[in-house]
Parts: sequence; C-alpha cells; structure tokens
Amino acid sequence: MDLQNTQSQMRKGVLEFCILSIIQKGEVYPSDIAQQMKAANLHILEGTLYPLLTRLKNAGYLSYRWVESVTGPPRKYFVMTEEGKQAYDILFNTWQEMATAVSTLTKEQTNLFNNESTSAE
Amino acid sequence: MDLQNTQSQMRKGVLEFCILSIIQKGEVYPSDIAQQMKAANLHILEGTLYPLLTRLKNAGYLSYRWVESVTGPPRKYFVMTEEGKQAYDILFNTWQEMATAVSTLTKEQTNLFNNESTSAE
DNA sequence: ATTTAGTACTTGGTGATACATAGTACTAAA
DNA sequence: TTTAGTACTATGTATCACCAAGTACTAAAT
Repeated sequence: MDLQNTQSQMRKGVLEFCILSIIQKGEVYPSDIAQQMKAANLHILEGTLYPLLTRLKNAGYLSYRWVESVTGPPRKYFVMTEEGKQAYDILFNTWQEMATAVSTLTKEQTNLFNNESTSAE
Repeated sequence: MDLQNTQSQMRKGVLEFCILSIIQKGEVYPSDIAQQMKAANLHILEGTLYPLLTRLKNAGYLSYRWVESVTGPPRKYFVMTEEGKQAYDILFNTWQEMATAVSTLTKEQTNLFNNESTSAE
C-alpha cells in the first residue's frame, strides 16, 4: 500500500460523478472531457475514460452521435438521457452528503465516543 | 452498472482517510471505528474494516496492543504512528483539494470549454 | 458441566474498475 | 508514401469493498 494508491482511490470514487456533470452541461466528446477533468486537477487516462463512457451509455445514462472531424477520425459526441439526469441528481445528493460526513468526521474536535465506554478494563 | 455501486465507489475512496482520522483522535478498537463510521452515515462491514486495518498497520501507519475484555475475546487497540500522522496530513490535503475540485466542476455555470473550439465541423 | 448468546477477529472467494500498454483507423501535411 | 496527430478499442493486472463462513473467547442460562 502506498499513499498514491489511496489518493487514486479517492479520485476514483468521484470520476463517474464528475464526468456525468461535464456531459450534463453540454454535448462533448471524450477529449473535451479529459481536458476539463485535467483542468480540475482530476486527470483521467484514455484507458479509463472510454470504457467508463461505454458503461454509462450501456446503463442508459448517455447517448451519442458520430460527428465527422477534419483533423482525424470521427468523434463520438455524448449527451445525457433523461435517465442520466435523474442518476446525476441522485449522485449529486450522495456527494453532498458524503462530503458533509467526511468534513464532520475529520474536524478536530472532542469526539463523544472516545470519552466513554471504550476504555479497556 | 447500478447507482448503488457508483455510490459505493464514492464511499470507498474515502474509507481509509476517515478511518485514519478516527484513529488519530485517540486509541480505538475496530468496533469503536465501525460505530463512529456508522454515526457519520459511512457504514463499514467487518470484512472490510479488519483487512483495511491490517493493511494500514503493515504500511507502518498504525500500531496496536492487545487489551483484555470482560465481555469477550481480547481487543486490538490501534494508535497512529508518526508515519501515519504524516500520511494523514497528506490525505487531508488531498481530500480538500479534491472536494474543492468536485464542487467547482459540479457547479451550474457556463463552462469555458464548451463555448469554443469543441463544436464539430 | 454443557449449551447458548454475544462479541471479536480471521479468511477465502467474487466482482467492479482504474491503470498501463499496445493496437487499429482516420486525416492532413511533409 | 511516409509521418505526425488525433480518436477510439482491447487486453492484462492490481486493488479493494463486499459477502459469507469460520474460529475463539467470555458470561449467563440450563
């Protein structure tokens, strides 16, 4: 176990949520997403992003259309489905609740549990 | 893929961090930790908690001592090592940076990237 | 004394998924 | 025709939460 791995795990947990958030704001193709994630300091690699988008699409949260490009092969432009929007709203709540819980837990404070009943006999 | 799984992934990413935070506040044994996590709405099961503590101990972040109990088998009481404190501080920063990044990303706002250069030709 | 219930810790198997790496395919310019 | 840049795909590996079953200890009930 190393710290980088733990940090990676932390980031991993919110990848889907962040990507749904980006797509919710407008039609994008994978490189747009990678760019925005990078700008937010949440780097994501091709080998992670593409399978993740496929999973989200298979789950019915996304749909896409092929769009020709002059600079290379065609691009998959993704948009959110109604189902995806609902899922995003739920994840948004989940995130907020979790962020609140973690902030509370990690605040420096006298903790109720430590002051009673847990001392060894 | 279902939503519960995604929510579980989100929680998974911060488990180690939260547990380190709890141990940092004082000597505890696994049931204390589970109880505090539950109180924070971040439930953790035995099959998750015990291996995780073993990993953290093997990484040098924790040490423990056996303490007899009158109500059952002896308990492993965990405390943090110096190395563990340093790791915790790093994870604390990681968490804060990530939480900020996610909040920024998921805020409803006109995004710079969507307004230029990403439209298809 | 033996059984039962409660508590504490351990172990093995499964599934989900990020990551690393390599590969395919398309366009445009040298 | 080759090279470089871009876009998408596929495979193998490692990590880790979860599930389920198991071991072990104590105290109370029978």
